[in-house]
Amino acid sequence: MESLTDRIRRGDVLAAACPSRAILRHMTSQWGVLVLLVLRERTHRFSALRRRIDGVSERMLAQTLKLLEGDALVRRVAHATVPPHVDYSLTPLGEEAAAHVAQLTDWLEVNVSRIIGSDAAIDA
Amino acid sequence: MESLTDRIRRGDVLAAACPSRAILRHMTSQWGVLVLLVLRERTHRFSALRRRIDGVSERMLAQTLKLLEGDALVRRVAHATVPPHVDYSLTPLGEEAAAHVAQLTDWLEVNVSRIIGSDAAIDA
DNA sequence: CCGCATCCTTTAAGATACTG
DNA sequence: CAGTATCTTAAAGGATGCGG
Repeated sequence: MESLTDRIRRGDVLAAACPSRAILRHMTSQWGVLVLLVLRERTHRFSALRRRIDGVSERMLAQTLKLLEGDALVRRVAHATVPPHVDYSLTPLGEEAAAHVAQLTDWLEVNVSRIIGSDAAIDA
Repeated sequence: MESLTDRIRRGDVLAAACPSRAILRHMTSQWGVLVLLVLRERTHRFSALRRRIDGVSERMLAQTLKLLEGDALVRRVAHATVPPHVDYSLTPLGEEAAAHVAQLTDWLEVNVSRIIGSDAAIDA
């Protein structure tokens, strides 16, 4: 039987105390997913991200970006100009992560109709 | 310029009103991800899922399962026995979804060290 | 002006006792 | 055993302020 310490060392997302759990939460958070997706196309500034990601609040966008930056998935470059100009882009690590996220969303966008069409599909 | 209606018809996750947004939220929710992962191995009953997914509460597990069932990703089979016995498994659609989720978590488990090791990695 | 930080309200998550 | 009802706690959303 594998010990908890071993599972954490392995990066097991099923272990609550494993750091991978937190990173997974950031990446797959409601806005984290969309931020990664949008940054995958190109660098965006804060306000551009906000406009692109329909429904996100300034507060949540800022928080999400900070978390992803803390996980070394997103790079933040602030230009010391007036008015301020801050560019967000993916790190190499972030591009790998975002690629996986994009696979998921691509699959979803293609298959939404199968889900909505199914008789199990009840809204919630 | 593409209209909002067209984007929704296309399943665009960036459109807040698109059904794909809600499904994406369910799939990538904190517990949704882990439920899909665990069900990918095999059918589990409620209590087994609860034990396997470290940290999940009964309430959240029940809610997550209901949402995923509503999205036709999870199948719920209740046996009319005393004591009750309910089996949860993936639908074919759910297996496709779970496969993408697993790709993401597999990548993460392999690369956590790169993230934790990076100097950007601040916990939050 | 833009990119946040802060404050406050609203909503969702977590713990747990309880029922069919 | 597999949930639901209820209560408590934390996180999300909105409005506003402020420094660069």
